[in-house]
Amino acid sequence: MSKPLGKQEWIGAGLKALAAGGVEAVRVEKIAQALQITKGSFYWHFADRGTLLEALLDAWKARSTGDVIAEVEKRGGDARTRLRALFSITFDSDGRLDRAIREWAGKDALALAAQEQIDSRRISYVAALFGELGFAPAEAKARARFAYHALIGQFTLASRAGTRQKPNEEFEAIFAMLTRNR
Amino acid sequence: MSKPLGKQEWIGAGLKALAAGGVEAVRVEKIAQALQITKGSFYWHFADRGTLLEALLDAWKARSTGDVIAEVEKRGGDARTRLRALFSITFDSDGRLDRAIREWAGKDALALAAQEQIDSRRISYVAALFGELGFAPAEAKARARFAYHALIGQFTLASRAGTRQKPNEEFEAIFAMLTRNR
DNA sequence: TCCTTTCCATACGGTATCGTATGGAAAGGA
DNA sequence: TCCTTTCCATACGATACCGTATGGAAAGGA
Repeated sequence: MSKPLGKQEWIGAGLKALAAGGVEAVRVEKIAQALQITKGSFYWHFADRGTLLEALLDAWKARSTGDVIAEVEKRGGDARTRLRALFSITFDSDGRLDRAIREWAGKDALALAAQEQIDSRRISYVAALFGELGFAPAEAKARARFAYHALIGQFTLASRAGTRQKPNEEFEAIFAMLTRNR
Repeated sequence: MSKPLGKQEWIGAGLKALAAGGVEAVRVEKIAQALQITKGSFYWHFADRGTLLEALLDAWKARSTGDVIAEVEKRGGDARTRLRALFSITFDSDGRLDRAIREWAGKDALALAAQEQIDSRRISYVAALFGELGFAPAEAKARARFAYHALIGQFTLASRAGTRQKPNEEFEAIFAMLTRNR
């Protein structure tokens, strides 16, 4: 064997499958095939498919929260800049992983918990940014929810091949509308 | 036999399954079980599973467009009233069917086409309503897209058991924000 | 060298579905 | 009555996955 795989490789391939085809596409035999290895390896590292799914959720949570917000803060800039950075980082290139998790959350309690956790953190952070822009707490929170919902909706509607319609423009429009009448 | 079933019964049960568990849950043997009948009937009325799926898409399109907007217009009222009526009718009780289709659209070209068709019609209609409220065409369209995205986002985030958070309040907030600075 | 641990290949048994094949029952003519 | 059409039951063959069982190869001690 050239280099024995560990859980990480399986999780990585699992995330790819998840982003590409949703939870239903996360099949141990398929992933094994993608990794050019056999199930034998999988069941050595994981108890069963469910365990992999949990690991995928954890991996997503890890890469979707703390790190992201910290990274945004590190980059600095005004509220607008950070808001934009948040979304561009948070949603991976095309938002597929997020979509897949959201879809998954409709059927699984664990996924739902993970998603709600992430959503609420993001919204709180966005609310703080609006606060920095001069909005009163309640108004900031309302606008944050609004902005977040609109972004989610935009991704939900547009993030598929062939439909992509300049998400930046959409973002700018939303931002302009939400920061207008302070 | 008490009353031989037709395609309609299968489509109805199919829509239920679709709304409840997504495309993946639309299984001919499962639906047959729900209808308390056997596959024999299914394959008499339909060529295969794919044919049923197409029929489901058509059924959804039919109940999601023409009829809805016409119904809203029939009810009358001001723009705000109609806007509210549009969403309450358009999304069935909890928006599950819409969600399922949207999810499906991420993997299937036919579903994607159907969904885009419906979305664009709804957005155009909403834009018209904003126009009636006094916004210039471009602005009306922008706000319409915004409102629609936010609603979709809101449904996407909130339409699951346990998370329901007064969609009406959310709607009112969105509406208020979007009609404020004319 | 011999044993143990780590990691993976292979072969099985089991379930869920799909789509097909085939036969039968009910109902309506001819 | 006999034939035909409509609609459904049942049995099959085939595929995709799951999780288990078992054996072997590589590597590192002892």
